[in-house]
Amino acid sequence: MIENLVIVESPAKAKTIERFLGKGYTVKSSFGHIRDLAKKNLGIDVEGGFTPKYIVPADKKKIVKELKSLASESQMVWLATDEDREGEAIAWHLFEELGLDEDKTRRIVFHEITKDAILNALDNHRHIDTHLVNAQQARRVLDRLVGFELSPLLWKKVKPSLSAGRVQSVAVKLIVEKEREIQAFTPKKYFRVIAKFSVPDGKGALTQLKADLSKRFDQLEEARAFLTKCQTSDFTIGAIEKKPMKKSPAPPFTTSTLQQEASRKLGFSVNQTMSVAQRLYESGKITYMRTDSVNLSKLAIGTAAGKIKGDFGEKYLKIRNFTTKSKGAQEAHEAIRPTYMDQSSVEGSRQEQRLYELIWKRTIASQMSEAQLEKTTISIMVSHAAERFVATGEVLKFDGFLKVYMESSDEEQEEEAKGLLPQVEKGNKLTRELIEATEKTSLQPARYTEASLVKKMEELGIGRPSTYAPTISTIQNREYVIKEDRKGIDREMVQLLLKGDSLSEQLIKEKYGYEKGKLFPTDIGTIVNDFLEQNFQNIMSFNFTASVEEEFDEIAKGGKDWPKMIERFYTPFHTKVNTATQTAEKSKGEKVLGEDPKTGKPISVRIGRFGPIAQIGEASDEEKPRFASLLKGQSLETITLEEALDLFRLPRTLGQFEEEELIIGVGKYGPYVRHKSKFYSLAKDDDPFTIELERAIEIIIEKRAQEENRNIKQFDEEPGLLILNGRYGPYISFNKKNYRIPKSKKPEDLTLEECREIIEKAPSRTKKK
DNA sequence: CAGTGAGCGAGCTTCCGCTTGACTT
Repeated sequence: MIENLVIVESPAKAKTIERFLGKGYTVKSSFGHIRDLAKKNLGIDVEGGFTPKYIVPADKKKIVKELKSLASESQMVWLATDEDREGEAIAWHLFEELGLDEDKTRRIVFHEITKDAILNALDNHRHIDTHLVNAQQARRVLDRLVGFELSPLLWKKVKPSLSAGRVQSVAVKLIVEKEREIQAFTPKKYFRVIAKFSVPDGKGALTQLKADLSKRFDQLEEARAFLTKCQTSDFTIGAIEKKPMKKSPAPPFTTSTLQQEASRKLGFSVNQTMSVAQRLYESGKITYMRTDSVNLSKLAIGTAAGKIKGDFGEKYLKIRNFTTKSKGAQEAHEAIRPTYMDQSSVEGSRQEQRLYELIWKRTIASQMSEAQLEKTTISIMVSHAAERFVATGEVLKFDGFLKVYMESSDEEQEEEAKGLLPQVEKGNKLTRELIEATEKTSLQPARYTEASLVKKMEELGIGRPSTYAPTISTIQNREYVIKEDRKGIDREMVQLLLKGDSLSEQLIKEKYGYEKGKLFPTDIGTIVNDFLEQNFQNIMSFNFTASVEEEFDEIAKGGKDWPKMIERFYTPFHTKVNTATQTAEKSKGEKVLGEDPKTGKPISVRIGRFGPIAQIGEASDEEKPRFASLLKGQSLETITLEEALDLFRLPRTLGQFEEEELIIGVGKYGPYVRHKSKFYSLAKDDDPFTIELERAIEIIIEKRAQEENRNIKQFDEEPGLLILNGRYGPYISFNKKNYRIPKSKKPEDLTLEECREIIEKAPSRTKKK
């Protein structure tokens, strides 16, 4: 017999709570939801008032069985799932599925895992909130209807196995729209003028004063005219302005902000961040990592305050309470923070340590004083021109929270060495060292990274902390979106330089359009997006989620009947699905680019059976059309006639090498050189259309050298056992299996016995499926 | 490893939000 059975959602949480409650309490976890809609026939009886058909998924059978038997021998069952829509629903599903007795069941909630909070919860038990459960059912049913009616439509009209949904389709839309914004963007040229002056520092030496011209010139001639005026001008200090400024710390981490900062500061993908955080959570080092709350428990603030006072002193302490501002936040948990605020570092993998330290710093900083700065602005007058130069400097008067942490930003800003400015006074004359006017262009809109997409989704109220990372994976797995680096192009910019008496003009090189780890839409992503936009504008609108959330809130308050709400949505939606099924054309992104100058036949692009292709001629022609796949980085939307024609120039013969032809082509795995029926991949920088014979031969020779290096060692007694050099370093190959070599051993010194030992000891990979 | 691009049709794909492992590379 069990006195009290407490059920929570997470096993790590269960362990902690069991420790707090001690004897008389058995704490178990449900591992999240235990029931879901059946997958067959929508899992919803649409005609019968949208009645959901719930089943226990195969992987949840075991846990349900266990909980059921524990519940049956318990005197009291406490449903302690999270206090939000999903948590309430989990409690209800448990109640139903475990066949609990109303008199022997209590619903309790807490927002923080502290002894006080839990004991307090036990004293304040209540019943399951049916209205809140209904709001969850409405959410679940709506998502199922949208997803399971739109996806099959895409299978028919675009391509099998595609998917659409309330969240993922809008995420893709953000990326498609951003790309179009960038395509439509025309950079504006301007000239930025900077000057370097020298000033006596009062000790007989000179220091430098760097200043920006307050005006930017649109034309080269204007900039030249200004510099010419400067040639004969005097430069005098005008106004000097000093302004005190304050900087405040950012709130503690939520899932979204943690993903953003880990991406900016540590270079983690959102998946990486979540799995490292999961390990920290499971080992008890941080609080729960899927949260939208910025709230800290009193206990945490208390220990943080102690740590700050102890480490930095009283004046660094400032207790703050942050409030959540994100749309649709449900705040079932605390912010993400260290479990023990006095531990500034932990043991574990390098990644765990780095993420932990980030969390610790952010949390501690959130309870620290503002930083105080003094901003100085000096204006410098030019005797023969109306424009002024401005020099700005920032001096830190009190570091405050900056002692431990500074939030990063997504915008790549121009480096501005803002430091102390030299002591000058109004009326001082300055000596001109140099003035330069450099051509710049306005920045195009920034593409999304995984983390900045999460930020945007959170702003729009789309998705939840538990789904940000999976959604980002889904849209990449469906190949709607691809995460890529793009190398920039070098472009030449004009620079005017005034130094001494000479005014010179030169061209300088600048990298433009370099991108790292950015999200690009694929052709399929674009086509699916346009198809959905055309037919289902309401679901694709950015405030669809926000407006249904309002209705869910009303249901939760008891002011609305959920099946009726669903019906009002579903009736017109289903009609649109039917109409599109019958009338919409197949969407292949087809586009005619022009004519082939040789044959006069039309050249078009579209999605083919194996991806985007260019095509000369039509299927109905007597002669079969010619096909060529688009290259990586090209898209149906932006490819030009010339680029499409180029595709048909491959494969091409470059010349002879070792008395055999050398052919350049593009295959499944990218551009290659073919020689003596062997293939050699081109490097990233090589262009298959322009590559020359010499370079192609170089590639072949390089590859041969690499292959020669492959064999490190082999043994006459055991010819099947090889020590090889691979992509990930040296390894042992034996019987078609590969074995890792311990770092302590030098591969070239290994004996046959040692190799056999390594093979023996290797963990056997007996897999069963 | 380095092509392909037709059509038929059976049987499958798919959503969002809660949770962790058990897998392979």
